[in-house]
Amino acid sequence: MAKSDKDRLYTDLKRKILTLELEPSTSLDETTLSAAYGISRTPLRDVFRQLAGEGYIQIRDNRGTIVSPMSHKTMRDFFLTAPLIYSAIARLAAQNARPAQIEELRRVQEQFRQAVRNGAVEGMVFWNDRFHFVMGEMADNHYLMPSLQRLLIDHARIGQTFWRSRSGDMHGRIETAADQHDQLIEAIAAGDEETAVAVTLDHWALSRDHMEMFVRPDPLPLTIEQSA
Amino acid sequence: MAKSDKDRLYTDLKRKILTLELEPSTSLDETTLSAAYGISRTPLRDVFRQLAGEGYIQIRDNRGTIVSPMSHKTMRDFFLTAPLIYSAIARLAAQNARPAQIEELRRVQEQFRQAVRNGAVEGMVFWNDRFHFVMGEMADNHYLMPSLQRLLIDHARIGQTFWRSRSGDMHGRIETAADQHDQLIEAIAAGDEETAVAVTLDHWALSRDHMEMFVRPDPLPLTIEQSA
DNA sequence: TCAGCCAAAATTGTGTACAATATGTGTTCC
DNA sequence: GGAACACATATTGTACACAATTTTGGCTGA
Repeated sequence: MAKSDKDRLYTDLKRKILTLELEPSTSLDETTLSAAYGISRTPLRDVFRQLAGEGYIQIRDNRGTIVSPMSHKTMRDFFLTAPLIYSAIARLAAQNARPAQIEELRRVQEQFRQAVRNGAVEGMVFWNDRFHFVMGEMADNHYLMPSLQRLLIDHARIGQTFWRSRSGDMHGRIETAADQHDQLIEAIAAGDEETAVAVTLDHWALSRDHMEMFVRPDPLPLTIEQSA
Repeated sequence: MAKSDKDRLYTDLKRKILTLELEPSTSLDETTLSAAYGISRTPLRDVFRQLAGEGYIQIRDNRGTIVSPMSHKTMRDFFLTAPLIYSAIARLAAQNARPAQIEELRRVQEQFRQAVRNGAVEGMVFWNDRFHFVMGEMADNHYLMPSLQRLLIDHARIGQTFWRSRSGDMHGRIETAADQHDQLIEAIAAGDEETAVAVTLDHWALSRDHMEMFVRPDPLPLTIEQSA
């Protein structure tokens, strides 16, 4: 069962939006895209509606479609909401995860580790997103999933700076993040809710600190210094 | 600016699903519906995609569209998740509500009271839903809204029994619910987060108890008794 | 009787032409 | 020179015909 062009478009757009290859507020032209993927505008618009429902893009009546924008408010809401949802997901994942899902999570984590080894930023963004998405599936809660998905979209986009950064002990931080993934897998496999929640909050704090630094960077030095 | 047929279809379907006029798992026929509303299948499918994104219906590839089903698991997840989201929404609403929104909430509450006075079940379901939706708007949090919307869909559907019931002191309970709405408005207007959360949890407990009774009704009497 | 299969019917998915709406540009008039 | 209008252009929305897929009903053969 080969993937249809429609599926390719769907997957590609998602990836490009998560990796910022398509930046927030970029407008998406129906004609161009449908030509590029060899499908007509009708199924293309289906894909648009789907992605809009999941929060990746916004369709404005008679005024075209854009990649979901990011604003100061977006960030604020993000930092406000993520801990609540993430910890609920972690708890439920520990309660409900099924063996097959745990295997899936291990596989995803292996891909993530590999991306880290290769310094492949796109891969890190993608597989980290996927890791948390699979945790969402484990939680198996129809009501929380849509919130989680929207958080993950912006987590990938805001967190971009985390994975790309070359400064300081960034490599160490990425290693820490990867280790926390392993701890999460073990906590979930053991059905240990409290540990799962605790690690999740640590994991969150790690990327949050860096993301905040991006929003409010350290000021430029006041005096010129010799660089190492 | 007259509402288009497309908008009418959208609004009608939502209302019919919330009031159970369209029961869970009912299949929706594209041809019939598009004829009934005088639009072609293309915009109708747009509406379907939209409603699917909001959780009202489910589109299954090549296998038609159905009203979102309800199962035992749905209920379980619902009772598990609602307090978390509802209290977060209440807190944020108290923090962020704007005067115009508070006026809007009062107007909705007036409609709700009126439905209660008239014993209009559909009206109660509709305006109660609307009341909590407006609170969601006040909370103004892009990440929580989709979860709230899904909860509200099933709250309206499961809670149907609450408003319809004629037994016992149901009327008193409905009055209590309406009073709690007023308390919520005042707490929000005063920016009193803690009260807003507390009233929300009471409000929740009230309908929850009744909904649980519906799921697990009191057993039939073991002996035949003379009825009053 | 019933499982498996095939053809017919019904339903969903796609391509394309056309209609409606928004956007951009040039002209006119003050 | 600038605002406002009208027209031309580009883009989005809709209808409809046709293609693809699923479902149904009946048929055959064990």
